[in-house]
Amino acid sequence: MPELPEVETVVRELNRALPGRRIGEVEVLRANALGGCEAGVFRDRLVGSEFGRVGRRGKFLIFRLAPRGFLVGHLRMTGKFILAPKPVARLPHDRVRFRLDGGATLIFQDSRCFGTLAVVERLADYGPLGRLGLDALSRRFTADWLARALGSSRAPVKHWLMDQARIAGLGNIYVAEILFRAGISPLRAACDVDRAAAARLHRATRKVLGLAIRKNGTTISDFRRVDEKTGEFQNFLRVYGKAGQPCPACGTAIGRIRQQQRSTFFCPACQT
DNA sequence: AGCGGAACCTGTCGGC
DNA sequence: TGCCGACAGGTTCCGC
Repeated sequence: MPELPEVETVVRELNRALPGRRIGEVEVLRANALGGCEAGVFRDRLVGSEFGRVGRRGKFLIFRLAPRGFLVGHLRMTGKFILAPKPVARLPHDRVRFRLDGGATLIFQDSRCFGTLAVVERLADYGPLGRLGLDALSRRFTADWLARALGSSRAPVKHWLMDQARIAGLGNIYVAEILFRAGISPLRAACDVDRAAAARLHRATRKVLGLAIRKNGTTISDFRRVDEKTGEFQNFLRVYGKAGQPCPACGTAIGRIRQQQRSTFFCPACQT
């Protein structure tokens, strides 16, 4: 489910209420989210710690802990962090629940059980973060950087943009929207995106992500904010999920193909 | 380097 | 109504 805008939405909302809260109890209801860490060990590392600021790298959430360490989370397809101001009854998809001082509860819910949580001493210790490329909101992500980086690969540009080791944060929905706005076919080889097209791609990336964050992310079915409200960017999608509907720019029917075992939506006339 | 396929696990939806 | 397959916003691993 969540790509950069959804994770960013959750991070911003958590930062309004989480920093300064002490963890009183940790309930692990399903341990496979912990990546092999034993539930008791996970609990012991967290109980008594205090949450600091929450950050993000790509699609990972990073919770700073005091006096030390970090909780690193990934929502994968259906993960959610719900922050309930008062104690609430357990729900079927609750995986880990953190009871906080003051009575609030932070709940990690995940119907598909793909999401992950890990406690680390130093972020450098956590391999998955080290594999990430440039964050799509990083200041170093520029049109020049993009034009140069694209040139080294013959992979289809859609695949290239979704590779977290190159740019971190983009997924299937936003890549479709970005390529549409840039007028670039998802099938085009990355190295065939010239300087002018790379500039359009860069601009579209910043524009789509910025707008999606302002709209609190996209809810197709699962994504929820920390108060369980939906996002609103689904109302602004131009091609994702719109196979057969007229292209908003030219009226041609939006196409749907498969690339890397994922659905790709695009306008076969506008995107070349 | 890069692709296809499978795996991780569950829920939902459409067709018959 | 019920069963079955396809599909879902992500990542990783394996073989070619």
